[in-house]
Amino acid sequence: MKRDISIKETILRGSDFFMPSVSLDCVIFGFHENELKVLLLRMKNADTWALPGGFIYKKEDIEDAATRVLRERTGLHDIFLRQFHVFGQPSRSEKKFHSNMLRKDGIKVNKDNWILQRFITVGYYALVDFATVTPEPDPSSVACEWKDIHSIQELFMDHKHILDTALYTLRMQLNHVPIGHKLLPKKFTMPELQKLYETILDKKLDRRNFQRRILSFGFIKRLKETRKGGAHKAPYLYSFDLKKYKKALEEGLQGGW
Amino acid sequence: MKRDISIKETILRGSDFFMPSVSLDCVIFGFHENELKVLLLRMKNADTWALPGGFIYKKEDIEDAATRVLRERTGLHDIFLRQFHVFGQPSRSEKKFHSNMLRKDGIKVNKDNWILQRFITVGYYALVDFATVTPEPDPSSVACEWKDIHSIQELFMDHKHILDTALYTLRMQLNHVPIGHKLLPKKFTMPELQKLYETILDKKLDRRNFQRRILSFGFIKRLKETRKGGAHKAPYLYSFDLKKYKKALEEGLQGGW
DNA sequence: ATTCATTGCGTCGTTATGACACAATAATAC
DNA sequence: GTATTATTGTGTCATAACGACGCAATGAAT
Repeated sequence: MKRDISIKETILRGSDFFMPSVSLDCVIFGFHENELKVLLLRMKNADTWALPGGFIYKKEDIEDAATRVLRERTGLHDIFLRQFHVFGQPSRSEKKFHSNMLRKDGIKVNKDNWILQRFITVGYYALVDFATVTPEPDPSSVACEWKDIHSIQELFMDHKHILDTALYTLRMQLNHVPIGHKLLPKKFTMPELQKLYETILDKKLDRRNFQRRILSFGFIKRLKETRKGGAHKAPYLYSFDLKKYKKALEEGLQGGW
Repeated sequence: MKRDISIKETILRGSDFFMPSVSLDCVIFGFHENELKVLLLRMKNADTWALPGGFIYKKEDIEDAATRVLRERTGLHDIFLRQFHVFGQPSRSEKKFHSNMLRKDGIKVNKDNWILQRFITVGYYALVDFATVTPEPDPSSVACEWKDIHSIQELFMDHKHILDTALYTLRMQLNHVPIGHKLLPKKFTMPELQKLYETILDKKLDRRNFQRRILSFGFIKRLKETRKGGAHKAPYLYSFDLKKYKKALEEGLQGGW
């Protein structure tokens, strides 16, 4: 698979190797300091942040294209990835906006250039371990950073809407998706796991009832170590029994939060 | 919006008014005689059944396109419709297969005709009241019929996979989707509602516990009438309190089945 | 009038859930 | 080095929810 094609090349010759009218965007979730984060790109020549996205090669599976984009932005392989929605309103592709950006970039395009056509975009969300990610801007960006979910007001095009939909979907699929295993490091404490659930659900949970319920599922084992260093009593570390976790998620965790 | 464009016109000139490389397919669910049904088309010149589908006009919202396809096949307006997945494997568009079908149809196309390009398709599922539907074949079909979910072995292209995914999604979203209101007539009996759940879940439920749980939600009212005519004791008729039903679905019905 | 499958309306014991109490612990303040 | 303090580990208790099941009422068929 080709990589690192220049912007200019992409825009002028993209129609030779990319599917027309279809793109994809990724909402990459991470968890750090008790906050749910999303990986965003700071765009060149536009005063906004955007979701990492890309195009699909003519013979490439969309899923593979998403994996490729994820790998390029995070350096990670084997990412948990899920398609959640297609955004297809005609109004989402604004020609003027695009041509302006391209002009600032010093690229002249014809009125009928493929990039100015109407695009639909396939939304994917990913769950990654914050600590192991190396954010990497793409050729059309000047920065790639984690942003707190709550701090995000406005994004490029309809990306805020895409983000909101991703978050809504994540909440809906909470009992079928390995948030704990994918968003936390291998070893974690019970309060950390609880905070993760609280952050995603945007809701406080009772500490003791949470622990009872999580443990009753049977896919979390307590280790002999504790997490020293923090003030106050040192909490135990836990890890997932991946086999049992996977099986439980297939059926869906029972009960609501 | 244009309608009833001939097949030939669509294939030869389609690229003038349709989006390239994107189509949509609809899985239309109905419920009749205690069976979950899907509306299928019998294709001309191919010995298979297919899901109703279509293309998207260049300035048409995909959602509107799906509504249009639904209206054309069922005669219904105001259909419950939900996008559930995009199918984007390159292998799903098989050029040879298509050109063969077209040849039988007496239509000659260039090798680079838009219809022979790779297509991705957006899947929608719909819930409709069986009794009020008038199945209507499209120009490329010879029949449009309801088929029992369990009787479907093989379909056109990857449509069986699309159908299976729709059914899986419906099961996942069961507690958030108005299956009762959309799939049943306005007045229905408790056994009918139970059969609906049993059919979708493919699982027997206890009659008395089902009734207790459904009624505890509070969005179903018992009417003064009973359904006479069947053998044995005449069951009461019920109907939905739509306001309460909608509210309960937004939160999601609590508990599993 | 009798039969019989189905419906309406319950009971009962077990399990799950929400609310809360109290002791143990580890860093920090004194 | 001892006291302080916020946090963690563990458990209780009343209530609600759930699964399994009993039995009488009904209404078409015999």
